[in-house]
Parts: sequence; structure tokens; C-alpha cells
Amino acid sequence: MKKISIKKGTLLQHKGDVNTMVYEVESGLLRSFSIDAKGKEHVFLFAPEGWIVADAIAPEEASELFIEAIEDSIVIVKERDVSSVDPIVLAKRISVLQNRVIRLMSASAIERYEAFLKTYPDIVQRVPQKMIASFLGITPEALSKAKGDKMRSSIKGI
Amino acid sequence: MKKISIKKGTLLQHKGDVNTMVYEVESGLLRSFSIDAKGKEHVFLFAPEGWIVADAIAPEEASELFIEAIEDSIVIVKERDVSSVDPIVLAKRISVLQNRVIRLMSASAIERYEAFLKTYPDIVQRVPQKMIASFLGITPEALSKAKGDKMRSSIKGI
DNA sequence: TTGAAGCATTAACCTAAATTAAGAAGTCAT
DNA sequence: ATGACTTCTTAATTTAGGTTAATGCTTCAA
Repeated sequence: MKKISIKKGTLLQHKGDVNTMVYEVESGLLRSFSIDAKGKEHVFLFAPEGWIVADAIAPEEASELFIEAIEDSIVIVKERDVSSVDPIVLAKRISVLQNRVIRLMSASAIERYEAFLKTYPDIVQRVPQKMIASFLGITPEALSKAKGDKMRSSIKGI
Repeated sequence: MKKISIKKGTLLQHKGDVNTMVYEVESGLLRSFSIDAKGKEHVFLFAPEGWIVADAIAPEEASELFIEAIEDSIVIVKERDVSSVDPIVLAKRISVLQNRVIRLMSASAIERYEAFLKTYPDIVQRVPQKMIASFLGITPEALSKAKGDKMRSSIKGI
């Protein structure tokens, strides 16, 4: 367990790494993301101050995710020891993921964007639009259009 | 903790229920699903023999999910006590959900269907197509078409 | 300071999947 | 057995979002 200071753009973890760590964000902002078979990035999680990022894989498996600093950050690095983690913390993450799966299946891009704004109002200003789009599962162009449409319709009072 | 026998079609849990239980399937098949704001069902999980179904919510919260028997089933019903659950079991579920989120964002309907066939080959024959479609996040019509296209292209050897 | 690269926006066009509708086949309760 | 449901399939049409491309802004390294 140690504390490290990392520059914006640094990759803390690559897909395929084994014996990965647990990263607790003291200051700054991290993201985890995957790269699919077509070479496209998909943001899985944003982790601001106080959040914990780690791959959910078994101890010896290769990681699925990349972890990157979006801002200069100070991060506490710990050994992974799943069996000692509070089950309640894990259950909460399951609940979050359950809701994300349901929302991906049932809500439109705009609806998911509005839900994101409500749930993570503090993160919106700190990350590029294209990463928010990626988190929502849409293209930056589609997000840009959705925001434009939303603005226009609210001006007209529709 | 008790063992119950339930008929196909029985609802074990409704959205909004509090003090929900943990259901361990001894025989038969359960599913959990949500109903969204537009009244549409979304299958969240299929649970055949040996699987456990439970809402991931905090003890006092209202449940998000319905749980229903797809076949006549025998189910062991236990009190929910998240803090006593093996963290490794929870971590595995997180891993499954992580992959599901990533696949929902990156794979097409047909790709998700093929992944489903590989991952749950035993379940495919036991549940109606429309529930598989619902699990994949597409309409029954789209799944039917995808299967037809797949068959046709494999005949032609494409 | 300036040029190159990355980012956001807009628009034209294209495609995957939703919607709607209709018909065939299976299941169920009476 | 018969009629009422439900499921599956197919097809026509529509729509949300993807792709491609052009334009103006930043940012940042040389």
C-alpha cells in the first residue's frame, strides 16, 4: 500500500495485466474503459475523489479494463484481496450495475444523458463530451445533437 | 429458511416489495425482470438449477425487480443478509455485470445473441424467444429476423 | 507564435432495429 | 373439440443513432 502522484493521461492499468491493484482516488479523476474488437473505447466508470477503481476479475485472471488518469491525481494503491472487502460495498456496486444494465436496455440516449446529469452533476464539467458519450454508449455526434435538440426544445417551451 | 414448490407463472417477488428474500433454485427455472416507465418488460436474469436470485438493494429499500417461475420449480427461500455473503461470490457477479454492460455498449443484437447461445446453451431451449430477446435488449421481431438472416447466410456459406 | 492535433458542432446520408400489422401454429380452459 | 390466447415469423414503414465529412475552437509543443 502506497500513495502515488500521477499526471493526466497516465495509464495505471492496461487490458491483459495480471495481479492488478485497487486504486483509491484521493484527489483528481480516473476513468476505467475497455477497447472492443472493433477498436472502440467504452468508458465503464468515472472515479472522482473518494472512489475506488478495480477490476472485478478473479485474482489470477487478466484484466479486461484500462485505467487512466483524466486529471492530475493522487491515488492510493492497494493489493487486491477480494475476500476481505466489505460485502455491503460490493452489493452496492452490483445495485449500480443492475440499474445501468436496465437503463441501457430501456432508455433512449437522451434519457440516459439526463439520468447521467442528475447522478453525476459534478463530473460533467470535468470530462470531455466524447467520454460522456462513450459512457452512455453513443457517439459524440449523437450526444452533441441530443444536447442541441434539448436546448432548442426548451427554448420553444416544448 | 424453507423449501417451497411453485407452479410455472408464479410471481415470487413484485417490484416495490420490501424485506425481500434470497431464492436458491433447486429445480426448475426462474427469471427476474423489470418493467420500465413505458410498461415494457426487461429480463435481467435467468436462474436455472443451482442459481441464486436476489435483489441487490439495501435491506430496507423497495425492490426494483419482479421474480417469476418460468417452469414449475422447487426453491429454497432464505433471509437476506448481505453482510454474511462470500465477497468472492459478489465479485463474480460484478464481473458478469461488467461484461454485460460492455457488451450492451459494443456489440450488435446478433453478436449479443451469439454470445448468449455460447454462454447459456442449456437455457435457450427452455425459455420463449421473446424472453431471450428481452434479455438481449431487443424486440422479439428483431431476434426472429436475426435468426432467419443467420440461417440463410450459413446456407449460402457466407 | 505558429502550426499540428484534438475536440465540439452541424449536416447529409446510411443502417440497425423499433413499430406496426398480419397470418400461421401452438397451448390452454372450458 | 372449440374458441380464445399467446407465440413466432415475415414484411412494410419509420426512427434513433451511426458514419462520414466539413468547419471553427482550443490546447500545446516546437
